Amino acid sequence: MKFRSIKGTYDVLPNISDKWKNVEFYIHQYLSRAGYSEIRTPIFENTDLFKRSVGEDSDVVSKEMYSWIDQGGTDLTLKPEYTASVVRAYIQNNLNSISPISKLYYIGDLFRRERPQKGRYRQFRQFGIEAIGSKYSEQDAEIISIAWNIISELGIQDITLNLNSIGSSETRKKYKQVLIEYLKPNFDQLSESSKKRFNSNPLRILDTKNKSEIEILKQVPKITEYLSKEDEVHFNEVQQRLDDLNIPFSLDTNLVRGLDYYTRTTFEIVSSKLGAQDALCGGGRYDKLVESLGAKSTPAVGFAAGFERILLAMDNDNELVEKNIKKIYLIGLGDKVRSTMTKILGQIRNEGFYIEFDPLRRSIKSQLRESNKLGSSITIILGEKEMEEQCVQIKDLSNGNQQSVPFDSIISYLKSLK
RNA sequence: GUGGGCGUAGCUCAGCUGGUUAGAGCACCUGGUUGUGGCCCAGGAGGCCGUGGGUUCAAGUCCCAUCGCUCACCCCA
Repeated sequence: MKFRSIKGTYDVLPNISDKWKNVEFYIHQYLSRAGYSEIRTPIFENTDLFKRSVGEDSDVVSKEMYSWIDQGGTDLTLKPEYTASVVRAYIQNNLNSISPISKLYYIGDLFRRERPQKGRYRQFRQFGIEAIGSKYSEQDAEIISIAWNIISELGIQDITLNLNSIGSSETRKKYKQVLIEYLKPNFDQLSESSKKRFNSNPLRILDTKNKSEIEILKQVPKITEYLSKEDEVHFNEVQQRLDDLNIPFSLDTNLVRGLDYYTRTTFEIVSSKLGAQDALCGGGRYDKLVESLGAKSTPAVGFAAGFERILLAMDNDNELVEKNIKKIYLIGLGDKVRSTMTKILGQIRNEGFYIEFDPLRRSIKSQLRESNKLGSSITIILGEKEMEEQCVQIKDLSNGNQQSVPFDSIISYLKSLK
């Protein structure tokens, strides 16, 4: 085969595109009801935007971005994540002047050049929300509860919410020293990547999956013990609000998100039904990001969730599928009926019915088989006999009953069936 | 970037220790009904057995290389 889709990309074929559509429809609906408005930003941005926000040392920026220099010499990158782009749009369009709180959501495609595996692709789809403007715990809890509720209401079971606070930057500065002191005696036993992070970003060593490192980290002091007074109050309030909302969570003091901009609250929702890539959703608070992108300091919190993983975790029989549509199939037989058939098709379709016809001029047998295969409930037959009598045969496929209906009462007859 | 598994019909897969014209189920098409679906029956179409090389009288089967897919490491949604 000469051409294939690029590694890590895939085609959404007709047999599952409805499922995608339904999930997206549900998300739009849920978030609108919660007072969030959709924002769409360009699929590519200046490369520096991501370097500045996500962090130059992060894996995403250092080795996974699709970047190129365009003909004008500008360094561009396909979005590897959405938050930086949303915050850029927020600043550029002065959304803070419209309201002190911006509640935004997005659905879109992102790109990272990683080795694909189950639940991970090079072009992948996320939805997420960003609430920019509030520093209070109710906002954290709402974000988390929305993620939790959407995922569970899509019928995904066996999910766990992991929660942590990594404090303010001052807290982390203090804790980093503690961590470095703790790890120093074991430095030689750390993995290559952890050794590199030892100086640049020791916090990231915490969420290692390396068994010997997990062993080393068993007695590690918890970051939550080093939270400042304010951080601690905030974290306790977030937990209280989650209790208020009946959202179950478990504390995971090693949960450190991989993107540099997080502060205080971090969380993720994982599913036991997926493989190694088990995070359906990840997010947290990022109080310093707006400021670091050049605007007035503004607190914010949000999450991002992966569509592919959600669809993988969903049971195949999704209840969101639209049912009880009365499908009509129009059969035309012979050259003499073409014009009339086309007119009838147009009239019925304009009345809002779900109707299609056979564009292959096949035999009546083939067309009826097709009609049956498509799950039509009604088939309309127009042949030369009917032309002479100025009528059509309307057949109920569920019981085989057939009735002759004059041209001018087709619509009213169909309506009477509803 | 590293490692494991797998590449045979559109899909899911058989093909035993190498042995003649490579199979099944599903899906597709046609017919069984001069114009009536499903179920059933009959028939049909569809394969450089991923690609290249090697061993052999003989390769889908063994060896090497290569490409692709997939899972995992790393990291993330």
